[in-house]
Amino acid sequence: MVQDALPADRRPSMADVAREAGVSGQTVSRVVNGRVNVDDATRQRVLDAMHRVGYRPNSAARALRNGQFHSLGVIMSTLATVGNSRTLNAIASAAVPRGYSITLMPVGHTTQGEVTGAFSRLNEQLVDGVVVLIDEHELDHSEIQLPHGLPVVVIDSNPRSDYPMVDTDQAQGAELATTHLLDLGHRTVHHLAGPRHSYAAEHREKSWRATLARHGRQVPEPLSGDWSAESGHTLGTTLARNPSVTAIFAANDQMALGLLRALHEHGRRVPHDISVVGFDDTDESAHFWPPLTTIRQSFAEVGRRAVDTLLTEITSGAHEPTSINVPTTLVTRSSTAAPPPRTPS
Amino acid sequence: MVQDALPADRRPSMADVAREAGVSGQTVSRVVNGRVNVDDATRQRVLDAMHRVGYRPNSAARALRNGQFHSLGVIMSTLATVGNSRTLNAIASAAVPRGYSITLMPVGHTTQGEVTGAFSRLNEQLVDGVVVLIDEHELDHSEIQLPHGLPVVVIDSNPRSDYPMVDTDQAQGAELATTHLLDLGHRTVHHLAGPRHSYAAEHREKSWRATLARHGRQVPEPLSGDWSAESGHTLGTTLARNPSVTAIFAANDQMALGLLRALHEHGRRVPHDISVVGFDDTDESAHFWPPLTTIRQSFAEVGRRAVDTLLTEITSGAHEPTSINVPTTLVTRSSTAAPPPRTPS
DNA sequence: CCGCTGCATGTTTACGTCAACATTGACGGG
DNA sequence: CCCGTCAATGTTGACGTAAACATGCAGCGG
Repeated sequence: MVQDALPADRRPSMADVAREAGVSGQTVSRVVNGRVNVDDATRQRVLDAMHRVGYRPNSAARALRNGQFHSLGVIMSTLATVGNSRTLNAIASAAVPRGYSITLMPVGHTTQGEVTGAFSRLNEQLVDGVVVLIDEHELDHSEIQLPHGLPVVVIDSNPRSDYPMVDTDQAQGAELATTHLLDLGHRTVHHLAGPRHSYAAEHREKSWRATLARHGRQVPEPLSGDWSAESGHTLGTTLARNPSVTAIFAANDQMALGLLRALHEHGRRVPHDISVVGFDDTDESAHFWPPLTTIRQSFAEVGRRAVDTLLTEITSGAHEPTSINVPTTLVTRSSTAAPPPRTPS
Repeated sequence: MVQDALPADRRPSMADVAREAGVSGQTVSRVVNGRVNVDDATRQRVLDAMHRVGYRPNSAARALRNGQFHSLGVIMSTLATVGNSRTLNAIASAAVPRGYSITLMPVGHTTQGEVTGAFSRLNEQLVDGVVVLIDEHELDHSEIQLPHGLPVVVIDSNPRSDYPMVDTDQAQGAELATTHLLDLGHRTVHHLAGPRHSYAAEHREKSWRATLARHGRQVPEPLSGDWSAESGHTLGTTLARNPSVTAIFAANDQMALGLLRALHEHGRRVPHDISVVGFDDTDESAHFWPPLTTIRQSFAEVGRRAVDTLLTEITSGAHEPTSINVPTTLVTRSSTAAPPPRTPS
């Protein structure tokens, strides 16, 4: 009972379904794509045949035919930071209901060559557009060879970019954090900054600086970490040893965690002796000890807006470098309080 | 100076390069794919032409032609847990150097319909194989309609699966944790378990139970959380109120964090009054307060092995349901110690 | 009952790439 | 100087799909 002479490992194609159902390939195509103008009986016959032969559309052919992959590339440096991970999640959640899947394109070290390489691979790699999630200055002065005509949206990066941008309002968030501490009565606020090559870190630091200046406060030298709890701990140790410090704004929650540990190790009580504010509002930060007051940024909103922007670009063809800022909110928990009464010297 | 009559927005194809270089399309193809038997002068001419017209290969056509996408799908329920996020990262890091990119396919709630839906979308979505990263029992008793002939590897799931599996050795890890606490002198170990529908959670719990039994200890009723710090805190509150508890094994670090908070809130000192062991060895857990003793699992190794297995399956066509277990190690930090001396009643 | 309308369905073709096969011409041994 | 060899390059066709166009047929107004 030989079925046919086909190589057994070939996936069934439209032609196979058509033969099985006794119709033309075109009719199968119409059924698959839900076109009208197909008789109900025929449609059912085709559906049955599809099921019987185990047909699934070949999207390579489909993509070739109509020039669309229904997939978005996300080019990112690392999944290790909570922020990137949550943003990616948000992008995926926004893209999937719109019928797009996500293709990851991680780049190790952000040297110019690597990013460009990733882009060309991405361009080969079946995507209709790209979300750039690389928060690095390097992207800036490189003459990055973006594939011509590939829609791009940038999250959290180069302020002088020619591409549409979506970002959390870093400046507003940092101001919120700093003002909160000032309002509590602290004379000034120290800053545990993010890495120097990060735009997000730069914006947060600048805004912290500006807020202090606006209130006429002294601006202490910030310490730069790398977003990791480890760096927060190392740098936090320095801060913990400085008795004049009463308030610290950490550039993210992970560094705040390391900072809290350093503070505990040196017997500085939080918030009694020192207040700490983080940035991100990680799921975990409510359970730090003490629970962390922090700036909540809406990763979901950023992801959604980025996908929306990109999809508009893709479908309309237009690409005006718009710029969207998503505001943050202050989440007050137990790591901040009024400063201790001044010890009379 | 009209160049030609092409629609301006069409991406240049091989034919365009061929025309520009004055060769046939086939020669361009040979150059692109680095074949030998091309004269150096010709090769250079083609390379120049490619650059001039901004040519980039169309991988839809390429994929259609040779039936390979050079992309792996990852179907996962959520990116929110640290474990999933790190595993994904590991998979991506393993796949990229081998010339494969990663296509994400998140599924919201793991109802059977949803997973199947995701699979069919995945199959449409230009992948050569799939890594299943759904740690749910539902996958089990569903007659999941896996696309026929699509290579699959499962991470961390169904023990009676027909697919190759790669997983952290949950049992060995849980035994390590439990034994460590017992060796410290604790009479028994309480367990903050993961969700009931999770295989990983189930394995850890079973092994914890078995280890206690083997030592002839009483097995207290475990409490089930959902991997989140929040659930660790809620359940931890119950544990904190129970004065007989001296040692707790939490099924992951996030829950351990919530647990630590609950213990602090109730004035139970860690490790003086109560010892805590986690599972995962998150980057953060070294900075919990106190720094967490935990079981380190090698996400990188799991990801690498999964990709290797899948790639073997893809290239060889074979698919024996192999099973790989990646061992864990105990990382001793400051959250464990000998139990407090028994108070004479 | 003729011819027009419009729906259901079939046929052709192009999308971009690359393997298989075909062609061309240079070179060298006999 | 003829022919075989081999390197460089060209030509054809197929992958699976879907748009554009073609066909056939039922129903209906006049």
